[in-house]
Amino acid sequence: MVKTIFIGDVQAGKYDGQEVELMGWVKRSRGSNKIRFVVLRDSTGVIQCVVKKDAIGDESFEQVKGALIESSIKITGMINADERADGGHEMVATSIVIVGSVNPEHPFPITESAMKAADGGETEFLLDNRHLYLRTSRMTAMLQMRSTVFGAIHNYFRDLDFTEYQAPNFVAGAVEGGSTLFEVPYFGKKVYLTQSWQLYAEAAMPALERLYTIAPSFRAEKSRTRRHLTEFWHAEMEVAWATNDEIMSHGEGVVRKIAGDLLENRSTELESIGRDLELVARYADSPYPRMRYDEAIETLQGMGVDVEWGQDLDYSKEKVLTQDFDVPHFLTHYPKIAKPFYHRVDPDEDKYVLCHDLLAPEGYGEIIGGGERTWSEAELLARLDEEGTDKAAYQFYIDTRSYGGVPHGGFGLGVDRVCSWLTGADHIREVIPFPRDSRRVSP
RNA sequence: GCCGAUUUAGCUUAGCUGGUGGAGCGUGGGACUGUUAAUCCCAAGGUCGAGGGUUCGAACCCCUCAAUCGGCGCCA
Repeated sequence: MVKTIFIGDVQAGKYDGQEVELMGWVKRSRGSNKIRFVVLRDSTGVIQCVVKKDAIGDESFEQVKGALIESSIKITGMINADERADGGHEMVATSIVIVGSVNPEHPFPITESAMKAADGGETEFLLDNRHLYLRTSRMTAMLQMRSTVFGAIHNYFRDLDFTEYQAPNFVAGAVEGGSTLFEVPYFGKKVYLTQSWQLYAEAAMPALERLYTIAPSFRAEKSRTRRHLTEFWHAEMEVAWATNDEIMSHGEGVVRKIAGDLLENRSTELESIGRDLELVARYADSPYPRMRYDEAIETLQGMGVDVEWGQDLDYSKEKVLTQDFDVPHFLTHYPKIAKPFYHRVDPDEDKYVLCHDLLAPEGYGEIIGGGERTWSEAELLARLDEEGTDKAAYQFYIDTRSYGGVPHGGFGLGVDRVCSWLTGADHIREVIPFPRDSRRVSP
């Protein structure tokens, strides 16, 4: 039972005048006791199938009447262009087989009212029924666009001869300074779920020179915002011999490629969820300006925001700063005191580090964080001491500097955040099939 | 960790100053040969989140708890 005919191709006119068999799910069914209109959906679209009692017989007609929403069926018939049908084509059925029926005592729970209430967002009910919500047109479009985003990232790096490289998800220590690690029992010991691929990537940097990954990262932050997940997909890269500017160019390059690929391959899906294509086109075509931290602070102070030099910029300040941006902006050269030890101190002015954040417009916040790494052994040891960090936990990391350290750097990109921003989603949960946050781990 | 809000049928909701809970969708039955979220008629479906209190009487007022949602901090 290999399916070869898809509704999208039927609606494109590839099968006009031919008798074909379609396989799919009932999206809606209406009609009288002599004629029924079954709207069939598959992964590529929907088509109206006209089922006449005269043509298929009493028994089959009764079966069709009983095929509730989301019943799976195989339906055979003639394909015609017809103005009366949504999409411009319809099937006039000659036979129908119910493959998987739906029990009327437990009808498909995702109703029009449930969708309408969510209004593109999500309700508790839809989150509880996520496994069924996935098959709605909105979630289908989101998942298809998500796939395009992942593909764009792979293609960007592979086209530049980066090597895809995997790090362990069980780790012994933290990457970030914070205490946002998930603890996992491990044969009588405690280990943690990784927050980042970075430290292990730096270990492989002298071997591979240009490397990247797309992998889940885990953060035990009790954040309740539309930008946070506890399990998120992290696209990270590391490059030997690279400067902060070069790394930023890759960040800009990959994000613009993602926007471009979405525009090229998923414009139908973007429009179906109400996204303005001109915005996405601007993100694909425009250069992303670079602004130093000091300039951002001055700008904010000029706007009357209460902020002092040396503070990291939290979301409330990012939001004020980015509200007038029409494309993503890089923020560079943060104060050393605001960033962890692995950021390289600016040799020209040692109160800064050579790092960058990429801030998305429209209130979506930080989508990339990266920069040059502290690469000389002496500097790394000094920075760890300054922070009072226990060096024992980072011995393998220090070792990578002890044998031919070189300047290098990289960044981490929040893939779900990028999906959320580029699709214009109301919440990051909308772009991942089974979102995990501090309150929800099921379904 | 902090702040705010919500909880009534499978779903979405109305419910006034406390006086025996209404509707739409969905489901079941009926009518209808071109419907577009089809339409029309009928029916079933509710210990009003849980527990306690006030009261002659509580979905409504008070207390405790729970679940969920939104926001902040932190970050991608």
